[in-house]
Amino acid sequence: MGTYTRKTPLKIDCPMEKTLHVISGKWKLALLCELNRGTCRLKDLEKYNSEASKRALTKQLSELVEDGIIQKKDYEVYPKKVEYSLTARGKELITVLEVLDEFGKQL
Amino acid sequence: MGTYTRKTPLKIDCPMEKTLHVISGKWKLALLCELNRGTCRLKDLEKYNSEASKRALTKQLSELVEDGIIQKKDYEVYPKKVEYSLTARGKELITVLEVLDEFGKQL
DNA sequence: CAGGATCCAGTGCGATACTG
DNA sequence: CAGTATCGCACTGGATCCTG
Repeated sequence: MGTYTRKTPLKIDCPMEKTLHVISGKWKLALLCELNRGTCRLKDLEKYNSEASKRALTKQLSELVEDGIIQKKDYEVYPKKVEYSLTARGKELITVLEVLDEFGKQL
Repeated sequence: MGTYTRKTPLKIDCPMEKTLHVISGKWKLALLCELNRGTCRLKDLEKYNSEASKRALTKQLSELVEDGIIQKKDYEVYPKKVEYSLTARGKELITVLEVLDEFGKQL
């Protein structure tokens, strides 16, 4: 982790390792929490995470898209307008994050 | 990241980020699963994770100890004998990992 | 046997500049 | 405005050696 991916995978392809991989990334939790409040454009996410580089945000957003956690809606206009939002699977992931949150409170 | 720690922390000190940090590390999930089956000595954990370096294992074990997830029992004999086992908090963490595991199955 | 010290490689991310 | 390319650093973990 960074998160983080095991180079030599476990013998049993491990589901919890997959989940961990999906949410590992410096800004992913923050991005997911913000998208859980509602659809966002990149510039909004940049504003909320003013310390993050654009490079990191776009990279992590594209990973989340690949993993089916969030989706893009490209309006194909100029200047560009693209909106990000949680998928159904992404909303399920939020409930998982709430479990992490509960546990984290006692740490 | 790898897991992994955010250098510039979130404004709100985020519990789920803490939990994620505690379980982020190349061998931590595997270690926790093995310790969940029962008390282990370092040499056993090395055997189960034959591809892991001793350095990585001891470092991650010590982090888990620091975070109150596992505990050491040092028999203070020679040659050394030290046993690792889950704490009460560690056992609670296992239930969290089961949630990650469930979610991971649909990925 | 437990585990620390040193050196090295891979990589995630920040800063910045650029394009359509 | 969204997204990419380049450069450079810092951090994690691997390999190896050494100690009590």
